[in-house]
Amino acid sequence: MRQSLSLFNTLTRRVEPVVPIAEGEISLYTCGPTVYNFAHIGNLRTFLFQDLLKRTFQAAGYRVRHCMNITDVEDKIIRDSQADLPAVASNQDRHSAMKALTDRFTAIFLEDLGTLQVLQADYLPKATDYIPEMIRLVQALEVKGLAYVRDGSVYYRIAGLPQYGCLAHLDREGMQAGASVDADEYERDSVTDFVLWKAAKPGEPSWDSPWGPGRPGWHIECSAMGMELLGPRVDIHSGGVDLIFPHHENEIAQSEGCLGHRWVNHWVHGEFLMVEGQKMAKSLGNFFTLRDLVARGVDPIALRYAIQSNHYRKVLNFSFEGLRAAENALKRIRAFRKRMEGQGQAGGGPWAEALDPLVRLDQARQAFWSAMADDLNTPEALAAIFTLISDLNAQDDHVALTHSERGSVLAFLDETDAVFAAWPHEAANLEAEVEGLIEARRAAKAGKNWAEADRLRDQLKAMGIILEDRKDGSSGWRKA
RNA sequence: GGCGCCGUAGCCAAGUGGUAAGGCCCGGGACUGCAAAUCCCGUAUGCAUCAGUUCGACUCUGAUCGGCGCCUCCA
Repeated sequence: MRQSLSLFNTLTRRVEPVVPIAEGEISLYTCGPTVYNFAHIGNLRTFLFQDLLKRTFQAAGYRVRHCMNITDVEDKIIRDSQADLPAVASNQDRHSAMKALTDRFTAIFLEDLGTLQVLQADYLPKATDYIPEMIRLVQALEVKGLAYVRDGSVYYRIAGLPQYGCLAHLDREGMQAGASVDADEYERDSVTDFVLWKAAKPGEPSWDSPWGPGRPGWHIECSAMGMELLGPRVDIHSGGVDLIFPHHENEIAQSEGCLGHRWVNHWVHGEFLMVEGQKMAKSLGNFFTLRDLVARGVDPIALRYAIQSNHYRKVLNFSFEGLRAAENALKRIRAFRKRMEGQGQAGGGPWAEALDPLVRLDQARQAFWSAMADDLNTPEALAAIFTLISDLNAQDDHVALTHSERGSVLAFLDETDAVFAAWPHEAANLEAEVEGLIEARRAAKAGKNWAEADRLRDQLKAMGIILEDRKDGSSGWRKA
């Protein structure tokens, strides 16, 4: 059973159903990182939002073909990687210096995503591996009269594309008012025209091209690699709100100028993140990378939860208080999962408010999916889970759920964890060790040897295990 | 100047023309060898302010105040 999902489309500024181009399959292009430094939590918010998007479609029954680019040639990369090279360095040396930097930060980036349980994309193309494709795209635009050459650089003539501005909802006059002249650029026909191919400047790594040595412009890689790997029509393309203009607007110009038809159906953008009410900035001392937070003892999954418990289209105010709230909320879900994985307590007898747990479960599942289907309304989806937890905890206190009912509840937790990736089933090998220590403590308690019982409890606590005694003398446990 | 967003309890945060989901924190109680977990009770006569439309608005309209984004590199 495939769930139909709707998303806010930046093109139309409306929440619209996502109708796959190919039955049951979603092609997804997400703008990836520029790899010259550690990703900060603002970057990470966007990647987490994209992961949620992808996981939601997967959990809803779609096959997702996901492409995320790695930008490994760009102004800042060149600046940082070439600084120590002599002016006479060869082009080959310049390329290896650049590659050394980008390889290092690509690896770090992917490691960070792994820490946050972000699923890896099916395609992770590096810009530098697609130079020929980019050159061909620029040539195609030239043939169509949409590009022109100036001093070895190639520019896009936006006057040739009527729909230019459709994504950012800008008209040309509005753009001219705010346009500033980049001292870096050569002469263009119009200040709003943008560069497709940059002629090489001294001290820069370059590639040969029909226009002489140079390097690709910023926007061209996404058009070239997106069309190459996902085809001429894409279901969803996403990124941070800051990419709407000019990056995505220019991508549309390049791709649609070349294809002659609509390229991407759904454009989806994630909002920014603030820190303690302020913009994140190194000068304010509120600039955090994942590694900064982990060094402070933050559970990466709590960060994941904190970010995903807010709606992706709202500015998120990151705070350590919020992180603590996230950790505690997660504890509640995980404790509930642990309880459902157990055998059930003795029970307090009949309960007037008792309702068939499977009915409650069904209500929760419906509420969860209708929230997620409505533009990824995660706060409401999580509320459905918490409501179920409260109801079933109360019920289980009175009349223990049956083994089969517990199994159904656990299936729902797995189903929702496939989306949120924050309350997985704990590994079995840890269980065996923990269960052994719990049995020893049970024996100590039976002999009223409280000191030994407490010692064992402390030992488990040191392992990150917290005990929960039950009425019948047995003990449950969960990770701290 | 142009385009757009936001303002709901101590904090975070859904929602909607019909009378305020959920989470965290906090207080009281139950349970427990002590804990932990869990349960029960309590915690916004009110959704920035002021007008208006309506039988009825937090939800629609207008204005005001406050915060923010884009138009330029940026997740």
